Amino acid sequence: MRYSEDHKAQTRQRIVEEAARRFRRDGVSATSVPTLMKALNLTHGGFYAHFTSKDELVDEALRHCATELDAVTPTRLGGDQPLETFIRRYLSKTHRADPAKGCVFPTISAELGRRGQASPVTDETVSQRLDQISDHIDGDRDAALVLSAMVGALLLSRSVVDPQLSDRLLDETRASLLRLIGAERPET
Amino acid sequence: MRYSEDHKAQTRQRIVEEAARRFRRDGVSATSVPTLMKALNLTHGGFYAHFTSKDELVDEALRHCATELDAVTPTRLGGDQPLETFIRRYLSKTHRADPAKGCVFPTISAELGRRGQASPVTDETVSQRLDQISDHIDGDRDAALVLSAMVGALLLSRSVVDPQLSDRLLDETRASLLRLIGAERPET
DNA sequence: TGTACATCAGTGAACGCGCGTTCACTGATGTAC
DNA sequence: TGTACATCAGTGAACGCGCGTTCACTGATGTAC
Repeated sequence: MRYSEDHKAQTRQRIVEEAARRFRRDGVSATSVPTLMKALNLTHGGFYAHFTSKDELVDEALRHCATELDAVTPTRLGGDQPLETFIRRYLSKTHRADPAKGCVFPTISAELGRRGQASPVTDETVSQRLDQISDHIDGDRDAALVLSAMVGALLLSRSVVDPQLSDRLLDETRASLLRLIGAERPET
Repeated sequence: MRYSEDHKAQTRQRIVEEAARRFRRDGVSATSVPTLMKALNLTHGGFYAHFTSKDELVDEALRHCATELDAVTPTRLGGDQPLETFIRRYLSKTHRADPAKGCVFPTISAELGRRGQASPVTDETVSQRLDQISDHIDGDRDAALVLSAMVGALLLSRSVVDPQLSDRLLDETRASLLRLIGAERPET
């Protein structure tokens, strides 16, 4: 079957988006090509009309994660969004509940760090985030602390079983960070 | 072959220790039973004389990671060790370079968070770390921030390819944390 | 002390399974006439 | 406009592989006599 002009590009995009979701939700190695394609009502063989290997998809999906802007659980700072809002959204229960739509770092960084040579996507993204935070903070010395704390707190809050402990990690880290950047009202 | 009294217990211990190392270095799912046993000069079949399943080993190995005290890259606060020393060691290049001997959280938390029901080991360990940090800090409100930042910084510093960026994450986070807890001299 | 036997940690072939990838194929649509 | 043909995104059986696990087995040592 021959398809309309941009049909192939559309399918490729659907694969990338579904992969970006699943890599964050289930992990890269736990997401198989056959399962991924089945989720899109395609068969696994067709995958290789779009990508030469699963590794190529991993790169592309990471790129997608890095560039996507999600209004609900933003993974980067928008130009007009104050740092306080960013921190509140990043360390929210919404973000914790839905890794598939959230920041890549807490979900697949460990896995990427182990790959032979990681894609430079991670480096770029980390640098960007640091710069964005620096721009919104006084003295800019604490950018790495802010980023690390957000990533660590989200990771730990998802690893823990007890909901109270999970909430505590999120709430205390958020409160400390807001205090640190000098945000006033400590509301939830 | 029949072996001396505690031979079996010793072998079991060797398996647990090697697994604890490899789970942190390579990840849980990337560590196979056959490979693990081969590393100990044993065959895979013998594994099931010690454990009923790989999952049982995962539990045991996590317990091992949680209780072990490592002088080089300590993952917990000793009674006499000041918080400053702990932070310096945790965010050191030595710790970054050797995940196999280091803290579990940056390496396999993401993987554990995805397992059906995670073992309660993680919860206990996180609680303990938080309490230990609280005991060594004024006001104790920042324990979650300190733990999260250490875990996040180590994770990110290992995920990144560029050595300069990796160092920056470690160094800046360390400096910020030491400033936060009121440690004087900002030496490396 | 010397012999016969029981034990059981460890062996290695074999199982069913899902993985990443290949490949001969199909068949609806776009193009040429 | 109608027909013949080329295209190529997607199909699904098949590949070799390593996984977690099972199981009949071996054989050095401890125990019984």
